[in-house]
Amino acid sequence: MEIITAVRGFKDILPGEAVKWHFVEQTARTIFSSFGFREIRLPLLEKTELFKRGIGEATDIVEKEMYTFLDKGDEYLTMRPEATAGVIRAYIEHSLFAADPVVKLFTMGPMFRRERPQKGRYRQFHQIDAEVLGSDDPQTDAELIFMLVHLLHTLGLMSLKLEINSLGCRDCRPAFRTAITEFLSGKEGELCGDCQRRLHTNPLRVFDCKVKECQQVLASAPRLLDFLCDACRDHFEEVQGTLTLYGTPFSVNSRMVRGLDYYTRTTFELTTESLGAQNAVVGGGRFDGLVKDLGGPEIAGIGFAIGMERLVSMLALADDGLDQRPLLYIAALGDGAKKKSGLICNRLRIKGIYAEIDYSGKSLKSQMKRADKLGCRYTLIVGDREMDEQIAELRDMRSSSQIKISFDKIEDYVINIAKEN
RNA sequence: GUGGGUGUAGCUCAGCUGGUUAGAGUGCCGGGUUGUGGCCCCGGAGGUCGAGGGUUCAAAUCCCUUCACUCACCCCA
Repeated sequence: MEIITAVRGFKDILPGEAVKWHFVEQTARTIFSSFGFREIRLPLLEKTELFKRGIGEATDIVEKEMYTFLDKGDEYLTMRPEATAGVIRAYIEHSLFAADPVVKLFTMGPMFRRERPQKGRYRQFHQIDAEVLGSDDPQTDAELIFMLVHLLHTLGLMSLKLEINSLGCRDCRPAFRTAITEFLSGKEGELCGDCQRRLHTNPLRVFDCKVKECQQVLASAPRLLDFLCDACRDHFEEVQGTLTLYGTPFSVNSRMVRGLDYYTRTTFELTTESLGAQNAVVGGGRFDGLVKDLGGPEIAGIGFAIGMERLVSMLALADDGLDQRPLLYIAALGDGAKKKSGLICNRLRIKGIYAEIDYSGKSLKSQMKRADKLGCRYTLIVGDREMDEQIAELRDMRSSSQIKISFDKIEDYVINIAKEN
C-alpha cells in the first residue's frame, strides 16, 4: 500500500517539538495577561472580501498566495493568511469598542499562504498575534514593543535586532509615494526586473530590494521620514523617546516597509541572523485606518505577529529538556501481577503522579531497560514472589538501592516521594 | 512561478572511474545474568537503493523523464 503523506508545506509538530511550542505559548499567555491582553479565538475561514479589503487588493498575499475557494457555488471563502483582519472583523461585529475605549487582544494559531516552502517558510505556519485597539498614543506603541521584547527575552532570545520606522499617515504618505515614484521613473532602466514591476504596483517596496544596483539608486532617493507631517513626526519621536525611557534598544530603518497595505505610522520588525533568508521573527505596526475600512468606527490600532516556527527553531532548549519523565515505572511479571500493577499505577496517576507501566509481559531485564530509557526515578517490581507476600520491591534507579514495601503502603509512599522531588 | 542541491535501513550516512548475497553507526528486538537498567560483548529483524523508462552481458552507480525534500530568488511571520 502506498502511504499518504502530509500536504506540501504543511508540517507535523511531533511530541518532542510540541513541548517547546507549549512552553512558548504558556510564557506568552502569562506575560500578555499582566499587560492586560485577553485571548480571542477566531475562525480559520473568513469571507475572501475581508482580506481583499483589509490587506489590500494589490498585495502579493491577496494576489497570489491565498487559499481561496468557492463554497457550494455561492460564496468565496479564504483560509486566513494573517490574523489582524479577523481580529478587527470580530471587534467590529461584536461592538467590542462600545464596552471599553481600549481593547487589548491576543490570539494564536495557524495561518495559510501558498508560497514555495523554504527554511522558515511554510504554507501552514503559526502566529502569536497581539493587537491594541482604541489608542493612537505613541506610548501605546512603545508599550506594545516593550512587552514583545520582554517576551522574547523571557524565552531566552536576547540577540534579536529591533528596527522601527514610520510610514506616515494617509495625509502625508501620498506625497512621498508621488515623490518616490517620480524619482524612480527617471531611473527605471537602472532597476532590476522585479523593481520595475514594483514601481507600478507598490513603489515603496523597492526599498526592500536586495539587489545592489537598486540599493545604489536608492541612496539618493527621497527619504520617507522627511515627508512625515508634523503630527506623524511628533508621534514617531515620542515612540522613540518612550522606548529609550524603557531601556529598549532599537534602530531606525527608514527603508523598512511592510507588505500589507493597512500599516500606517509606526512599523517595526525583529530579525535574526540565524535563520537564513527568512529572518523576520516578528513584524508589526500601526493600522489607524483599518477599523474604518472594514466598516467600523474610526478607531486606531496597533499590533504584531510572531512567527512561531521561526521563533521555536531559535530556542536553544534540548529536545528532551522539557519532556516529562515518569517518577515511577512498574515492572509487572505474570498475569496476576499485571492486574495488581495496573491498579496501583492508575491509582497513582489520578493523584497526579506520572507513573508508567508495560503490559507486554517482557522479561524483567527488558522492562528495567525501558524504565532506564524513560528516565524513571524509581522502579517498582511486582512478580509472583511479591504477589505471594503482598510486598513489592522499590528500586531507586540512581542509587541502585532497593527496599521492600508492602502493597498497602505503596500509594502513600510514592505520594511522599513525589512531594520531595 | 524561477533557479541550484539532495533522494540508499526508523534516524545519520558510506558505497571509487558500472561487476557477484548493498554496508556502517545509531535506534529497535533478543541473548550473555532461567527476576534486575546504564558500560561491555554476541546475535536478530529491518532496504521496491524516491518512481518510471532507456543504455549494457551486468545499473544504487551512466542517460532521459517524473515526483519528493531542501536552499535561494520572490514574498513575509
